[in-house]
Parts: sequence; structure tokens; C-alpha cells
Amino acid sequence: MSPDRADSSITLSSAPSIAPSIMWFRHDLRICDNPALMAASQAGRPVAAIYIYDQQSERPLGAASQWWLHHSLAALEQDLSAVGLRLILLRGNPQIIIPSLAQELYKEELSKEEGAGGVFWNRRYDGYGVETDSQIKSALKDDGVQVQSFKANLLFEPWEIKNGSGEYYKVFTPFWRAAQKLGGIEPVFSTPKNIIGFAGRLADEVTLDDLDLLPRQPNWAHGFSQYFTPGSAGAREKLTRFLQDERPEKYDNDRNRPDLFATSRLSAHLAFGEISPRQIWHHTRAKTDKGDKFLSEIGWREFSYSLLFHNPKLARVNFKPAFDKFTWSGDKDKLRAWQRGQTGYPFIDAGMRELWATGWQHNRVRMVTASFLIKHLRIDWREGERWFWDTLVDADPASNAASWQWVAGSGADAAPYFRVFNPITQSQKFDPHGDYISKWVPELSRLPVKFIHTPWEAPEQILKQAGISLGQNYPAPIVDHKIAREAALAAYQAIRT
DNA sequence: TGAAATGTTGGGGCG
DNA sequence: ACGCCCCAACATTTC
Repeated sequence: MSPDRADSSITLSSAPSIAPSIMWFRHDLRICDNPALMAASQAGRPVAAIYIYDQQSERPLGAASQWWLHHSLAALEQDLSAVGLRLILLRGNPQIIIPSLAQELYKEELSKEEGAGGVFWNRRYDGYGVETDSQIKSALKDDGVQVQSFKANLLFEPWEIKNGSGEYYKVFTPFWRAAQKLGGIEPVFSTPKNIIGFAGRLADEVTLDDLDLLPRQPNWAHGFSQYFTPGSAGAREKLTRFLQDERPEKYDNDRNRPDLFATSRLSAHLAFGEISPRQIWHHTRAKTDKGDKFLSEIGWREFSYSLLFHNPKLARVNFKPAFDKFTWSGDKDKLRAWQRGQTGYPFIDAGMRELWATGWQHNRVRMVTASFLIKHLRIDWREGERWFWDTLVDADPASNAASWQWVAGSGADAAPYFRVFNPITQSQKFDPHGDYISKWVPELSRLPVKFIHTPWEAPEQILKQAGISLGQNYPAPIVDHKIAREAALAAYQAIRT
């Protein structure tokens, strides 16, 4: 069925005794351009909006994402109440909760012939999500409960885009070309208005505070809200300013500069579905015809989801099996130095500290810090993927896994093994004034620009004037670039096929 | 969505 | 004025 997009306002004349439709929110925490919510609101019943916090899932949310989820759910509660809905929070295994909830709500109807009720959701594409949803869907159908799922969080379904031989693409450029050739992106769904909310209360409801999503002792997320406002309103604000500032037009030049405010910073909003790729697409296209470079980043997200859908273990298993033979270092001290931003390479440390302080890291910096972990420290990319999963507010099962594999060289359309980012050159190139380093590694902020990328090369006198004592208040480099690079190349050579 | 080593060219200093 | 060397600057190749 296809919901009516032209006229969103509906009037229901339902008797209070009618059991509600169930709108199951997952990572689509928005009321605009939400096809499942639209369909639920038009199904001729009241709507019960639920969110289930699933701690037992194959991969629980990381700590930073939990912080985001707390605030995102709070924002969704607000948005829903404006259209007459209350958000019902539950905790536990959806495979049990959804069917039993349907049983309870629809027990009066289930004996009848025509089938009962309706459960609505927007599709997910990670292995656990796909498996869970299809299991629930068949369980519901067996019980006689109607289910409808929708495309909401991608521009293209991962199974839609195939190459000449009928397979999914393994290279980005032809993938994105084929995707765009597929035709226009459908318009966004408007926000349903005047929905009749489910008036009842469920026995197992919990409060947002019950979910215990916020960090305490210490509250390491105290700085996050200075940079991000979870929720759809925050997302729209970010997008509007991004377009107003004409950043899509400058994206080609400035997107690689972590010292500038040049990217959209929409990643976490997208990860939680507070804004849809369709909305970003259409708003950008309406504002400028120079947004292709920016929109291709949406394309990378689509590509990553295609890879994840066809490789459910993308976060755990090398896409290229040859990498199974690679011998990684298990050096815990170096891993910790990387995580804490204590490698002695200012650009790397700035990135890792930005991540810790804000829950986010600039994309250019992600490539360099990831490359450093993998190639300079030769630590398994999965360690880095796991750390990012836990510390990023935008941690995304597709983008995170695909990007780490890209850097490692083990992924599809991956960086060639010999591409080793030089942490000094990258620093000089993309943080030319040292502003980014000064911000996140303040102990180096008094160094002249000439030495801020390479404090170990500064004369003793200069270091002294800047208040730095290497090895005391800022580490000496934990590896030598030239030696580490050559060792990495040798290690990669060894597994060449 | 690299970096480093190696090769080539051409201007300028200098005997 | 010429040849030689040095070395940027740029191009190519290799990892």
C-alpha cells in the first residue's frame, strides 16, 4: 500500500474500543518523512508509538550512542506529543515483546477471519535487524496480525542496485552512478497531523530514566551538548545552517579541513534517523546545483549499507579473506595511547581527543587516525572499529565497519595496501595553522606553527619557551614514522596474493 | 579519499 | 663563452 503523501491531515472516527495500530520506532526517530508512521496514522485506528530498548542485541549501542539515544528519545517524545501521540518505552527482546503485545492488543479480533490490527515499522539492514525483523514478521503473520514495513532510512534498497551480472556492486563509483541512474529520489512524506493516540497504558512501560542511558561518575559526555543537539529539530538546524552558509558549494575545497567548520555534522542525526537521506537530498538540491560532492557522501552511506546488507558480518570478518592471514600486533599500551590521544603525533592526538570530548571526529582525521592504528601500530582494525563504535555518537553499523575495512585495505573498493598516510604531512596539509591541534592538544598551543606538527624536532629552547617537556607533559612519538611505514609495507607485502 | 623514491629538466653559480 | 655541478621544481614509478 502506498500512503497518501499529498494530504497528510486525516480524521479518525474510531470508537475508543478499537485496538491501536503499533508504530514501532527504531533508528527512525522522526515524525517527518516517516512512511511507517504515516501509514500507521492512516490505518483507521489509534496509534501506539513504541520504542524498545534492546540491550541483548547482537551489538548493543556504544556508550556515546546511548547518550545520544537518551536525548533523541526525549526529543521524539516532544515531537510526538505535538501530533497527539505518547511515546511508549519498553525494554527487552523485541522478538518476545512485539508478538506478545500484538496478542494482547488484538486478542478480541484474532478470532475473526480478516486478520487483526497492524504493526508498522521502517526497515533496517544490519544482520541482527534483518534477522530479527523477518522472524517477528513471520511470527505475527502466523498469528494473523498484519505487518507493513517501509523504506525510510536509505535512498535505495540494498537489493535494488545491481551490476550487469546481477550482483551487488563492490566499487563505489559504478554503484553510485547506477543508483542515480535509477531515477529520481521520491519526495519526502509530510508529517501526519491530528493522529488519534492510543489512550491505554502497558504494564511493562518504563521511563526514559529507567533506561539509564546517561553516563555518571564520571560524566564524560558533559561536553557533547556543546556541539550537538540530538533530535529532529537539531538536525534541521544543522542542515539549514549548512545550506545557508553555502558549505555545499565550498565542500570540494574545505571538507578536508578539520580546523574549519565545513562539513554538515549530520552523521549522528542520520544514524538515529532524526533526519532522512531523502530530506537532505531534496533540501540540498533545492538550494544549489553544486551539491554533488556533498551528496556523494550520502552515496557512500548507501554503498556501505549495501555492503553490510550483503555481508552481515562486515564489522567482524575481513571482506577480503587474504587478510585473515595478517598478523596484527597485540600491543595494549600502544592501543591505549592511541585511544587516549597520547601517541606523540599531535594531529593523531588531536583527533582522538576530539572524539573523546565531543563524541565525533572529523572525517579526514578519521582516515588518518585509523590508518595510524592499522599501519603504524599494526593493530587489528577491529580494535579501532570497536573503539569508534563505543565513543562515536554517530556510530553506524554500516559506515563504521565499511570505513575501517576501507582503511585497512581488507574491504571492498578499499585503499590499496601501500597507501600509508603520513601523520605529519596530513597535519601540515589540512591543519596549516595548527588551529585544530591547538584546540584539542592545548599543551602544544604555544609552539610556533613550524613545530606544532612535529614537536620532537623543535630545539630545546623553543620547547622550553612553549612550556613543553617531551616525555613529561607531552609524549615523545610512540613509533618512528619511517620505520613504522616500512614495517607496515613489509607486513602487507607478506599477504599479497 | 598518498607518500616516497627515482628520474628529468633547466636555471644559475662558478671555474 | 663553455662545461660542469648543484639543486629546485616537476614528472614518473614504485611501494
